Amino acid sequence: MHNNIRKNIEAKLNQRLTAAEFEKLSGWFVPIQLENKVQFVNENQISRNLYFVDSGATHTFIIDKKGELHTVQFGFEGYWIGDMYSFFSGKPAIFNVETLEPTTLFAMNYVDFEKACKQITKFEMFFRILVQNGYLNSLQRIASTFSEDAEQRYLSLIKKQPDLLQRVPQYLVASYLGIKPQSLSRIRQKLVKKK
Amino acid sequence: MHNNIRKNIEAKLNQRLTAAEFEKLSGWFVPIQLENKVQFVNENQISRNLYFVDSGATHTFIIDKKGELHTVQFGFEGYWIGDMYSFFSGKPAIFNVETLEPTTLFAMNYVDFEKACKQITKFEMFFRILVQNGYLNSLQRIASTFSEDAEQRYLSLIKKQPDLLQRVPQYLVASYLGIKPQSLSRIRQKLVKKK
DNA sequence: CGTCTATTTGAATGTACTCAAAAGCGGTGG
DNA sequence: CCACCGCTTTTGAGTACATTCAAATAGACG
Repeated sequence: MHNNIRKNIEAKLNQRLTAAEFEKLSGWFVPIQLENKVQFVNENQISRNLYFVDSGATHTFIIDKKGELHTVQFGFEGYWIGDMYSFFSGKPAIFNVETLEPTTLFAMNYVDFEKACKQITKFEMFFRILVQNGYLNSLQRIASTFSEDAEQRYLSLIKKQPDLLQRVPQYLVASYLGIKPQSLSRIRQKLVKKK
Repeated sequence: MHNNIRKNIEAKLNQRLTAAEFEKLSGWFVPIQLENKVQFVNENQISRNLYFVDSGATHTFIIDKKGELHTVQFGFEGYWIGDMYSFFSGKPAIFNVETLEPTTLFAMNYVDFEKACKQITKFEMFFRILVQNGYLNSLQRIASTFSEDAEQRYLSLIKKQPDLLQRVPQYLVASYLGIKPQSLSRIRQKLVKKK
C-alpha cells in the first residue's frame, strides 16, 4: 500500500530502507481518499500535515486582495505537498491546497514527523534533501520569472512537464506562469502559427 | 571573532551552544576579507562553500541571455549566502555572488559542513531551520511577484528593509523587484507626488 | 574640476491587461 | 439523441503599464 512512498524515499536517498524502517514509516502515513475539487489545506487555518501524493493531482495556490488565484505549485504522483510554513511553525497556513482530480494522499502529522526524524535517520536525511531541492527549485523559478518572458516560461514548463496541459485546465497553467488565461491562449496560438 | 555566528545560531535555535561546540564550529569557519565589487561565487564554477556575512553587503544574481542582471537576494550582516545548488550537489553554481561593500565573511567548506552536522547536532538542526526558512521565503516571494504590482512590491520591500536604498544602488533594487531602473525611478517619483 | 557612473526625464513602442463577446466542450435531463 | 447549461477557451478592441531608446541631470571619486 505504501510502496510508492518507499520507492520515492529510496530513489531520493539512493539507499534502501530496511523492512523494519519501512514498517515503522508506514504506520505514520495515513491514507486519505479525496474527490475532485476538495480543498484540504486552507489559508489562515493551521495545517500540521505533510502529504505525499500517491495518485491524482493537486495545486497549491494563494488568493490575492483582488480575489485572483495564483498557483504556487502543482502536485502529482510522487510529489510531497502541504503548507510547509504551517507544518513547521504551527501557525496558520499561507497557502491553499486543493485536488484537481480524485486523489489518494498519505498524510503524516507533525508529531509523527518528529518521531520519524528521530527514530529513522534515513528519513531525516531524505526530508532534508527534499526541502533543499524545493528551496533550489524555487530560487530558480524566481530567476526564470525575471529573466524569461511568459512565452519562454511556457515553453520551459511544457518541456519539463509535457502532460501538464492534459491534466490541468489551461487557466491554472496561466496562473502558474503569472499571466491571464487570455494571454496564455494567445501565446499558444502564436506558437502554433510559427510552425 | 566568531561571535556573530554564535549569536546568529543561538537566536535561530533559541538555544545556547556550549563552549566546546562553539570552539569546534569556530575552527571550521574561515574568515575572509573582501573589497567592494569582488565576485566570489561564479555561475558555472563549482563553489562548495557556505558563507556567513559578518559585516558588509553582497548580492546574489544571474545574468540572462540578453546579458541582463537579475538580483535573487541581497545579503547583509547575519545572512547566510552562497550557491546552495553547487554547495550540495558539487556541480557548477547557478548563481553569482558579489560584494556591494567591503565585506567580512566566514566560509565553511562542504567537507567541514558534513563534519559539523555529524558532530554537532545543534548545528544540523540550525541549518535545517535555515534552509526551511529560505524555502518558505522564496515561496512567498514567488507568490508576491505574481499577486502584487511593482509599486506594491517596492513598498513591501522598503517596509521590510528600510535601509536597503541607503546601502544598495537603485538599479540593483530594481533588478531585485524585476523591473528596469527607469521604471523604479518613475515609481518613486509617483510616490513622492502622492504625499 | 573632470570623468565615470547612477538616476531622472521624455517620447514612442510593445506586451500583457481589461472588458466584452463568441465559440468550444462536456455533462445532464428532457 | 439532441437541446441546454455551465464552464473553459478563444478572439476582438481598446487601455495601461513597463519597456526601449535617447538625452539630460545629478552624484561620487580621484
